[in-house]
Amino acid sequence: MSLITKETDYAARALLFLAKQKGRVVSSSELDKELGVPRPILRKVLQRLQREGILISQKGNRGGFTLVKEPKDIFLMDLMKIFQGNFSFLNCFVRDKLCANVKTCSIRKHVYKIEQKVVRELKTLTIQKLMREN
Amino acid sequence: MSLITKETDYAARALLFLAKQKGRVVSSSELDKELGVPRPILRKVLQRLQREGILISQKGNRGGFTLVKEPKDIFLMDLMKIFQGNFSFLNCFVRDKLCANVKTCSIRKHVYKIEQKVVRELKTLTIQKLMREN
DNA sequence: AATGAATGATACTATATTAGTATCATTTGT
DNA sequence: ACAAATGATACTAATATAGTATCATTCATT
Ligand code: FES
Ligand code: FES
Repeated sequence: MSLITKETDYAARALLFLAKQKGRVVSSSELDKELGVPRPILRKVLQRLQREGILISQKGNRGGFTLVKEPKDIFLMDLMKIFQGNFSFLNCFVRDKLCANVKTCSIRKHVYKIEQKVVRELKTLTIQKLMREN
Repeated sequence: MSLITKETDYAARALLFLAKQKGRVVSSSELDKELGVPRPILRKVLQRLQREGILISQKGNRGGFTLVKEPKDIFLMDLMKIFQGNFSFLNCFVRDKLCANVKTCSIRKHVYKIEQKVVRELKTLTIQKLMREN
């Protein structure tokens, strides 16, 4: 079980690096060398970040990616949403109707409480924070 | 992404029910009706709980399962270990060597901190607690 | 204008995890 | 003897994650 999947992690790492470059255009091949992430998947991730408006891209020779959103405004939670979708810590009652009474199910209640705490923490984590406390 | 898988959830639900039966022998078919969990998988789960020493079983006609461990001594965390193995919130650096410097990787550090909080919470959750606060 | 280095879009394969099923031997109360 | 139960084990299916491949398009450089 993992909270952060590789794509999210790759994205965070790439953004961290880009944030340090202050607007320089960086190609995926440079990032590849820098991060050691398999190139094709790195490209996939970068393309997605571009579509999401976090990076802007420049096509053609000498092209690449630039960070366009402020590091302080990029939350790890956002990246997780993008690459992992909305998450819920508990699935049991979603697909089926297992909770005899969803409203009173204590497992659900407790796990949900933990989930909320995690979300709260994730919502404080920005790329900027990750940079600072490196 | 889910913190608690179905098997863990089924186990918790089964144990909750058994805890309320105070030592009565309950067959998997009764539990099946009670919980609405697919029978074969419920059996698998119960058998596992038996092997783990949480239940004892009685074979043969009128056989079934009885809770043998105290509800206050059964932690949700234990069930997760049994059915999900040890978990870690972050995989990136495990298989590969992506963290340029594992010791200083801030992503790792932060996620680990969150993970520890979750573990701490899970370690307070017992079947007894789940019963009480239903 | 040609070239090559880059991204965009998309579809595909592989691997791992989770979920669920099936089978048959063994036990035991009636 | 029989039916109702578990033990053990192996199997299939579904889903999620990870990674690859392809081809069209763009554009600085020459
Ligand atoms: S029974 Fe699974 S969450 Fe309520
Ligand atoms: S780079 Fe992924 S955890 Fe350090």
